[in-house]
Amino acid sequence: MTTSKDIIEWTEEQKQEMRDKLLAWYDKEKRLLPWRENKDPYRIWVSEIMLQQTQVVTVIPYFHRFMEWFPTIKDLAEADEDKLLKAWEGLGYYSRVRNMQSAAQTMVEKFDGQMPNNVKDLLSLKGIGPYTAGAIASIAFDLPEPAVDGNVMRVYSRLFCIEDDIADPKSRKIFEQKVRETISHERPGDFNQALMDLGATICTPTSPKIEIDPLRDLYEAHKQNRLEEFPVKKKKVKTVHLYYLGLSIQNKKGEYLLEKRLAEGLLANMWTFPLVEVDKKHYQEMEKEWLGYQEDQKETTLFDFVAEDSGLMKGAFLEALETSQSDVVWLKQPLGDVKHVFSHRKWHILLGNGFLKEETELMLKENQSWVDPKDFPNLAFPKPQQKMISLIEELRNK
DNA sequence: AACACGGGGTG
DNA sequence: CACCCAGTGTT
Repeated sequence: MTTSKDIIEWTEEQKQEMRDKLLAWYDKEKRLLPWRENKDPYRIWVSEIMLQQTQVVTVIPYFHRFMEWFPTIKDLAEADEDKLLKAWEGLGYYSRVRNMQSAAQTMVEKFDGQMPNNVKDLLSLKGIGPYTAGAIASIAFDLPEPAVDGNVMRVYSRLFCIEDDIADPKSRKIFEQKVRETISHERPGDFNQALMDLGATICTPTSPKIEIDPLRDLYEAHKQNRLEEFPVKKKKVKTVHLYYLGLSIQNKKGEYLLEKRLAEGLLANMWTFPLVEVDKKHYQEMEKEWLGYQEDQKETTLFDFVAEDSGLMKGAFLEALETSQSDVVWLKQPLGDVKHVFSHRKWHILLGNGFLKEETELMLKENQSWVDPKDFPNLAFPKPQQKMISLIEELRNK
């Protein structure tokens, strides 16, 4: 293990050479991005939160819409949560936008509705950690603060052969130290953004374009022919598999039964079709029956089919509707399956389609509603639920 | 220190 | 399909 003592030290001349080469490259190649049009701290903040774990091309349309919907910190502080989630729909890590609203409210209460202009106050805000505080401080306020993200760790680990595990939070300080030693005091914001652009486009994780890299002669890892050994990163944890039956249930008006998810945890407060968890064994049995059914494409309804066998899907429908009236739903057909990989788990969903026969005495749960599909665009659905909607629309178009 | 938290890309 | 990309908050 390399410790900070073992890491190569550059002379002042080498540091100056690195700054000059990096900034010259940035002046020529910098990407023209909407949040680079000016130094408005609010726009910088929004872009930096969106860019966490998310690529630039994905962020651009979200950024424009967000600034339209919430033009000021005050607008964000007062926004309706459903609209907030809709603004973030599909971006992932939805706590980011909830934390932003909390921070906006703090700014209205404590900072005169402005972004604070120093690292200490920035760090006191929800959702702003060491990286984002450094990014805002340097880009919006010209402070020579490090903003160490994955790109920066990749570039510096290759420059200095830093062998510390970048997944370990302890390592961040080593990289921050090296950035402090090298950062341009004249143009700290450009310096940090140049590092991130370089990591994103040239000094990439695989197949780095070393021949066109403005820092190509400075990488110690390259001198040692070990460029792609860096950065050092330990293995990620294995994903957990979860199995569900997904339920598309329509009433006579053509509305669908939807549920709002719990206020905490995965995909909090977002909308979903009812999901009933089943164990792997039952899921696989069901999947097998399902495929047999789809191959047949006979007159038989899934209701008949399931009723004769496990009754699992029917039971799930009854559970979702909180009723024991066994003839309340007529299961028309299977819609297909949806698979979705999260960072730490994988969902397997078999989606069934049912029609409600009687609805008068039916009690919905607190978090359930009948929703006209015309209103789907107004609700925030996570990706797996968007995939389910696609299956439903396929069926409607047949 | 370990885990929770989405979604996208490449080969 | 396997594999890569990773900041912040909570416990």
